[in-house]
Amino acid sequence: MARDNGVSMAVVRRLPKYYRYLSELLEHDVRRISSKELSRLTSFTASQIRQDLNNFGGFGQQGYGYNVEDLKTEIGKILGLQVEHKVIVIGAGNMGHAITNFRGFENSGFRVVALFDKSTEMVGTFIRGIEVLSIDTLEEYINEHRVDIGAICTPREGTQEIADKLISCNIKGIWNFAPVDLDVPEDIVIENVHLNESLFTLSYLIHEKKKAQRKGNK
Amino acid sequence: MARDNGVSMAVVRRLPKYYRYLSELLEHDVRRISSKELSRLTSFTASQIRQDLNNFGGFGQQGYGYNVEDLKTEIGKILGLQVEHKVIVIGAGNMGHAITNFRGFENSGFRVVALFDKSTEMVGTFIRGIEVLSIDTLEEYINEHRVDIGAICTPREGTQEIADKLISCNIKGIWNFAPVDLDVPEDIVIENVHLNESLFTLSYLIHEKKKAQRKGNK
DNA sequence: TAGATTGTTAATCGATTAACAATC
DNA sequence: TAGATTGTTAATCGATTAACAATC
Repeated sequence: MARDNGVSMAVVRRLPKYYRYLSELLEHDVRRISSKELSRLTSFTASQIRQDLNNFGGFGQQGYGYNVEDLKTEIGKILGLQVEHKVIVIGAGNMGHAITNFRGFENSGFRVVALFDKSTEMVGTFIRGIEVLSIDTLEEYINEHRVDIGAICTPREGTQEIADKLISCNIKGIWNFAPVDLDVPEDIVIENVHLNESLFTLSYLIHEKKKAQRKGNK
Repeated sequence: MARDNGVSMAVVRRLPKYYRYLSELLEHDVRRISSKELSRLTSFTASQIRQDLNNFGGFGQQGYGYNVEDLKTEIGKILGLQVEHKVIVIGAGNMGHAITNFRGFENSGFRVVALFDKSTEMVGTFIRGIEVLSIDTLEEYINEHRVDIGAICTPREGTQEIADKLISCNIKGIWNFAPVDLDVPEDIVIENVHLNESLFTLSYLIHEKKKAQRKGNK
């Protein structure tokens, strides 16, 4: 997974966690934090935290640490959270509902602007005040409105076709919840949430632990 | 993230993907596959695939490759999918609904046996034929029934308290959807699905790509 | 000034890739 | 047997950790 600029994906995937803890600190009116304290919260090492942040600039101050508010703002900028993201949700089933109501969109500039479904029963209903539109009007909609992100919440069948439509309409990013690896051109960003893989990993770890405990009891 | 036995988490997290592709191959009546072909499907290198599998045993045959059905069975065993997992869902909101109806449970031995919610309006309703019980009866339920996995689908507030209850009742694993890092003892396995982190990573990548394209156009 | 903590270089560790002998 | 492909060792690459000079 090569990155365009020099920053590795390992670093990038830690940024949201920094952002989350900085937000919480700010909520509790904490003004400054050292890499050592952040280490305790995040369980990344202090050294790693300083390395990570210095990929993007020197946000700290020797002898003091980091200003929580400033650092949060900076990481927010790095994550692209200063601009609004318009999101459409494809598939108005259970997962589509959950994503449409996703609390994490709040206060981060994400906004669900439309939902799509192929079921004639769903079309015309409202979720969180947003009307469910027919999947047949997907391309028409994107071409007439700005859309940044498409969240695919459909069953695995036909997922690639939907992705292809999104791509043809120049969507920028796809948040994919279907258990499929989508084939997308280089300039489209795709982020998978493969719940089955997460669940199976959990299952693996449970059984590993059980085995280890049996061994330990001998 | 140290593992008990020698297998690294990097390897473990690739296993479900192997399992998924082997299942698909089997559905299409493909009998054998080489590491080279699996590489094309998964986009892991053939060398990596052979290394990964050999952490658990020599499942292949020189000059032939791997038997799809056998390999699927073996990886299923490694993932612990040969035994049934009883799952309870805590939080009967949108995400709780989505998880209860999660298709990935099917054919993998996972079964949602109960749902819990604190809202008196939800309690007594049915989701997929499963009654929503009061959160107050959570411990009572677990002590009277076997439960393997607790899926936490509540808002972030109070998540740790729910985890503590699950732990006190000797649950084995927690599938956590709340944007919180739970504090759990060593013998409990926790798997987080942090959608906010996934979303923010997507946002980062979109903006990186945009920047790279601006640069390219100069 | 003395103490604290960053930014950054160097050392270590772990994961991935390459290569090839073994063997079906 | 010849060809294919694994299992496995060695080489490379990348990420994490340690150390410390710079400096607030």
